[in-house]
Amino acid sequence: MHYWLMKSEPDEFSFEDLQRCRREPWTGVRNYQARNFMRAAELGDIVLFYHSNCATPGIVGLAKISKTAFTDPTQFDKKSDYFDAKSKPDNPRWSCVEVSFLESFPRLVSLEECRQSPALKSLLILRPGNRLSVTPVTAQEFREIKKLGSRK
DNA sequence: GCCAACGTTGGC
DNA sequence: GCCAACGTTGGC
Repeated sequence: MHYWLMKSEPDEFSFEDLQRCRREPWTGVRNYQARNFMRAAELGDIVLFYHSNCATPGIVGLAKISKTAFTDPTQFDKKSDYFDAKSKPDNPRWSCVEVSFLESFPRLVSLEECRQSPALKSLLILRPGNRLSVTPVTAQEFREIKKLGSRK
């Protein structure tokens, strides 16, 4: 069992969007490290859903991995923003996973709040310049974030 | 909109 | 294989 933090810009795809459609293929990741994390994800792994590039960035709720890594079809779609001419169908470069809605936090756990919490000191998204859209989270970090998100 | 911190690209 | 130039991410 692993825990992952996945970023999404709410203008592109928000947690509310996931709540509405219940499940979504996590396509468009074009970074090798993030791709490798997705390939390591297992069925039932917990996903912390993070809103980036918005007024108050932070973790808004939980999802789970409902389908392990498979070929990201957008890399072969010429009309897609994520089209990759260098990726060959017989050796695809990019993978995606499917994530499913689990639960919405009663309150947002903001990035600022994570920074304040001693228990979250080592959280990868707090590292300067971290731009990975998929990062691993430890069980301890997960418990702390869940606690913060459940607090009234 | 600014800009720091990256990752990627491509010439050599 | 080095590294400068460039593009992107994402907080602020």
